[in-house]
Formats: sequence, structure tokens, C-alpha cells
Amino acid sequence: MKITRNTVAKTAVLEIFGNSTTALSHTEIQKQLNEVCDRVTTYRILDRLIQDDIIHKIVDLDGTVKYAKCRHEHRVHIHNHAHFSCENCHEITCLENVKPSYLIPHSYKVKDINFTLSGLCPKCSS
Amino acid sequence: MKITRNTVAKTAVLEIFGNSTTALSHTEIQKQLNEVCDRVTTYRILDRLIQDDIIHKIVDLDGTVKYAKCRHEHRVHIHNHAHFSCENCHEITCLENVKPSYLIPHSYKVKDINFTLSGLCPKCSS
DNA sequence: TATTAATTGCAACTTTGTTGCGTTATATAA
DNA sequence: TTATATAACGCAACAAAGTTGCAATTAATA
Repeated sequence: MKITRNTVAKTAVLEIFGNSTTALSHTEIQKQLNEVCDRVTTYRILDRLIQDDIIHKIVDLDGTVKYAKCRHEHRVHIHNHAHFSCENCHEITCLENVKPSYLIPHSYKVKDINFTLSGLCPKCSS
Repeated sequence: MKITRNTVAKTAVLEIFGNSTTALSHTEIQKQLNEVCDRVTTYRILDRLIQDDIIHKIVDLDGTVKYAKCRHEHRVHIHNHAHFSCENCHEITCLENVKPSYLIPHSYKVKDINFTLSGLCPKCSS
């Protein structure tokens, strides 16, 4: 596997994620980067961060693609946590502790689950 | 609300859905339509069918948008059923009977849930 | 400090979806 | 059956999101 280098742009992207509690879209990141690097470079940085398991990709119910930091508190990193998508402020937050239980026919070999809840987040419902 | 008319193109789209057990993308539908109508018209037909609650829109884990027939067996139509996305053949099927149970803090007002399982479908796992 | 390969910017392109507008066709009433 | 109002259509143009190739730059390490 290729070695990934630390560059100015990558550091800037990581800082943006460090300052955010919610998932961010490429466009939002690009705006915050404020000319630090090209649009294409940001896409490539995001790809690398995903490969390195530093962030993960989330597709919102409306198809919007966002990225969020991975939390590695537990030894094994679980990507299968739930996400909450606020229909008012459109913020996506990871619900690390919400895990659904379900029943499905044995003929389906389930490898991954994606569980996204939508409605109003704590901020928007009060 | 506007009255929707039955047109040649709409009928053709409905027939395509009738012949399919899985969800279809705009591109797949367009190919099957075989010059029956313009790309834009297909988008508009799909919009109308969604409004009329005849089909529903599904966003796959990778962001691919697909459409599937709504089943109205039960009096009340439930959009919140689970979907299965096969990582091999990329088909999406509705799992009408799979319903997850979960626990989430009261501060979140949940209105809708999206539950997508991925892995191998019965066809691809045998 | 020199070297190697990862990273970048830029231009060009693709895919997916949307909008405006003049024309066509459907449903309904005469 | 024919007239008519308007839903639906095709086409052109546009926009957003993402990808690719390539030459130039820069980070890691020898």
C-alpha cells in the first residue's frame, strides 16, 4: 500500500474535521479551505483519508455525500453505526451508540448495515 | 393538486416497473424505454409517479438513486421498509417485512427511518 | 543535500439532474 | 364528434458533482 504524506492541504482538511461535530460535504470543506488547494485535490485528500480509515463517507437520504471523522474509542472500528439527518438544518451526526436489531431471511448474506434516522435534531426540535 | 394524465411514455415506464422485481435507476429505465421519450421526460414521469405514490425513491449506499414500485397491500402505505443492496449485482430489493428496532435519545425527534442492508443477495450468495 | 515517488493544479470531460419555453397531445365539455 | 384548456413533451442550455491525464511541485528518507 502507498505511503500517504502529510501536506499543507491535508493538514488543513484534518483541522476542519477536528473543529466539526457533524459530517461535512466536499463543498462545505472546500469553502472552509479558502483557496488552500484545488477542488480536485480536496477530493483526492478525502479519498486518502477514507483509505486510511480516518474519515468515513455517508450518503444522506437525499443523496448528498458527506464525510465524518471516524471514532476509534473501541479497539475495533465499527462503521455500522447509525446516523441522524436533520430535515431542518441538514446536519448529519453520527449516533455511535444506536444499533438496530432486525430479522432477515437467511438467504441474504448481510455484511454491512446502513441505518439513517431523519427528523429534527436536538438543536432544531427545541 | 394537478391532475396527472396517462401518456404513452408514462404507460411504458409503468410497464417497465411491472416487469421488474428490483429497483431501477433513471439510466436503466431510459435504456429500456428505447427512444420512447426524452431523458428529461423520464425524469418528469418519475417525479409524477412519486407524487402519486406509485413508486418511491431509494438512495443506495454509494449514492446511486433508484426507483421502485410501492406495494399497497396494507391499507396504509409504509415507506419506511428496509432495502437490500447487493454488492455483487448491485440490485436493490425492498424488504417490506424487515423492520428494525432501536433506541435513541429523546432529544432527537425521529420522523423517518432509512434502513439499508448490504452484502450478497440470495441469487449471488448461492 | 539529493532523490524518488506522492501530491498538486489545471484543463477537459462525464454523469446526473434541472429549467425555460414553444409545441404537442390528453381529458373533458359542448 | 369536435373544440378547448392545460398537462406533458422535446430540445437546448445550464449546473453541480465527481473523475482523469499529465506535467510540475513537494514531502520523506537515504
